[in-house]
Amino acid sequence: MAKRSVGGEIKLTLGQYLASIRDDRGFSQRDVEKATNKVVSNAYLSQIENNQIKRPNPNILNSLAELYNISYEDLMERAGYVVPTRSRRGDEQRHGRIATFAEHNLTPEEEAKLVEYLGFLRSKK
Amino acid sequence: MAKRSVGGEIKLTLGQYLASIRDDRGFSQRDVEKATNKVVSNAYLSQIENNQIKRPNPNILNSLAELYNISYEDLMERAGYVVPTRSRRGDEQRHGRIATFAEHNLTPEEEAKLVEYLGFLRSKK
DNA sequence: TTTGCATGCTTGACATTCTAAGCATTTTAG
DNA sequence: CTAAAATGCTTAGAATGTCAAGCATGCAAA
Repeated sequence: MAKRSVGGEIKLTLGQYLASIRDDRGFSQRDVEKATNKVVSNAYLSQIENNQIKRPNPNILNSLAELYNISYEDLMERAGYVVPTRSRRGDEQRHGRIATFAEHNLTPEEEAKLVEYLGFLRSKK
Repeated sequence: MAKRSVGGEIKLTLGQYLASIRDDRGFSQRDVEKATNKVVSNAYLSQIENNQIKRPNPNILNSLAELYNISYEDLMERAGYVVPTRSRRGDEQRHGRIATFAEHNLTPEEEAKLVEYLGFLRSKK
């Protein structure tokens, strides 16, 4: 069960946190399994809550976040993943060059062919 | 290099994308290993680029994103992870990724040839 | 040519995630 | 009370990620 540390400064483990939320929501582990369409099995959830899994797949964390209505980013952080920061997003564009194809709405197929063609262009020195 | 499926669909894989960026940056796989302080070994990078790894750990993707100066979120998405959404919303199934060629430091010549090639691709539709 | 090195790649070993199946205890129904 | 269901948990093993070591090729200098 979730350890109670209301207002405590000790950081909860990912497992403790998830268990406390589930408890609050009144879900059983099997409820979660069903609600997530087996994305999270009850057995696996038990392992997560008991800290036997260091880093569950982000997509699993996302399923739990949606079901519990909590922050996916927060879960990622608690699991030890670097979280994308909005403020820093897009820095890659600061090399000044205009994103030539940004407005072309390339389909993935076109994108692939163009990259292939660029590789060809550059390969012939 | 682009993978062709039976249906004729072509899509840039995570590996192809990462390889093309590394090529653009002029790094060898061992350069990356050194620059990331062994967070990404050359052997592993090779496997990633050859699509032998379905989902590299997000933290590895983040190291590559920082080294290449590209978007971590974009890499997460290409790797099949759900990306935290804080304000981006409502854009259904559009090809929501960052324009690939914003990252390739195209010369004007390359840009011209790619635009021409894109026109060719679209003309025969 | 030969030597040496840079580069990309492969392999074998190990670590971890994740699933399938089932166990132990408690709770609920009859 | 007993039987069944619910709940949390364990475990074996498959699947996958990751690394150290080494192989093969290409290339450039001697």
